[in-house]
Amino acid sequence: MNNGVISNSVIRRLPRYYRFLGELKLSGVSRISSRELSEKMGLTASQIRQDLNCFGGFGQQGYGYNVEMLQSEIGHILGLDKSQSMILIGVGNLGRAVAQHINFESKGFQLIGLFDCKESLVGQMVRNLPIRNINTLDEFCRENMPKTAVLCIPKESAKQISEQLYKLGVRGFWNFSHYDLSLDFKDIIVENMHFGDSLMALSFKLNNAKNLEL
Amino acid sequence: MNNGVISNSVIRRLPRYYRFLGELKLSGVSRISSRELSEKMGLTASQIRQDLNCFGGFGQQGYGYNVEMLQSEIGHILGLDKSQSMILIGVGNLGRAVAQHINFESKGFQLIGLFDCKESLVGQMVRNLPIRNINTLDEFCRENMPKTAVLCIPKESAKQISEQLYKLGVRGFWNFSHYDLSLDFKDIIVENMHFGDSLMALSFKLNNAKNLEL
DNA sequence: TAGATTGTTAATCGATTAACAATC
DNA sequence: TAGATTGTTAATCGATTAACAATC
Repeated sequence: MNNGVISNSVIRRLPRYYRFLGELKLSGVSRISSRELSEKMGLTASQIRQDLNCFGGFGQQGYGYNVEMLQSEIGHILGLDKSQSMILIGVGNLGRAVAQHINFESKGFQLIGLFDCKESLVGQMVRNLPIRNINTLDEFCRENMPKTAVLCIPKESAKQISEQLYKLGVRGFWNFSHYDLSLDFKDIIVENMHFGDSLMALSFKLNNAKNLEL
Repeated sequence: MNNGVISNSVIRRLPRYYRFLGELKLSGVSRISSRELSEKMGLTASQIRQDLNCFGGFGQQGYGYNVEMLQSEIGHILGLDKSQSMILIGVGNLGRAVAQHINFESKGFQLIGLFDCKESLVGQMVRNLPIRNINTLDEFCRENMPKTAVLCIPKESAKQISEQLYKLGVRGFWNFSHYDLSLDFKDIIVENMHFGDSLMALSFKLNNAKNLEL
């Protein structure tokens, strides 16, 4: 049980296990061994068994793992059966796409509010939610008490907005802005989606790949 | 020089160095020591010096690092001064937002083509580029030889499209689809932007955070 | 020169892999 | 029971941190 602390490496693999098990379930596979799964996922069997045993023994010696049961256990570990309320700040190109594209419900969240500072957007409906004026944020949060927020705002406004949200009790941030929130507050949880960083990493890898026929 | 191989951990930190140095430059800072930078970024000074020394000695004993020079060196290491041609497949909500939102030029790429299978989108202009019919993909690629592609398509079509692109010579993928490309081909470079995985990781962290006032 | 800070080697820490006894 | 595969401990590997001599 690693003293209750789960390493970041393990956390990042959990959603992938969940996805692969879901596909196996769909294709009618009901049991799988760590070795078979490792081949499908490009990992070692050892690693899979180590990862799972951070949370308990879900398998059976001589048999392997029950696909449906294991997927549902991992879903539970990830908290996908929760429904934490979440608001989204910044309904530009990106924010709109995130609001429309993401299945929040199946990931443990519920999107309950959209905010933007641009008057022309206020009142528009996106995914059955009205875009609200950012100056109604305090009021909305005091009423609805969301604990998590998606930030789709430019990095210039990220510091100010995140401070405001922090004061309103928001502690979980899904951060699409190129600003490092985690440096300002210690007691928050941040997941970064840094498009630019990812594209730069792709550039680096392309430029440094050996035996890549380009 | 680590035998020429740069670890993934280092690669992921490079864009962040680049960003921080850019901000320092903007705020008029011309020199910085590894210790100062480490405090700003929440790293150790040791780590910064180790990372940089994978690529050479950019500092000066007793002085530190020249901000502008170091940023430009890292930009060069990342290949941001390149201009690799890139196409984008799937101009739905997400693809459109990516096309409009990302500054490809400053990240070492040039977006030269947009493709979708939906007739109603074909011909529309996005970012001064016409959306092309996916059935003209072969022709376009044979003419323009892009080596990289952004995939903003549902996972159902990811396997087929990636095989087609691979045959056309594409070897770098910026992958927004929930499909694991790297399992099908060995000699490609993939950067994944898995929204769902990230949101699930956020869910896990929120549900497992101790001393988080929620 | 003296002080500061790098580049680099050595020590530590953590994550992955291998091995195997337990057990279905 | 025999075969298979887990759960778990031990060994290895790699990444981070600490230390310090080199040097500006």
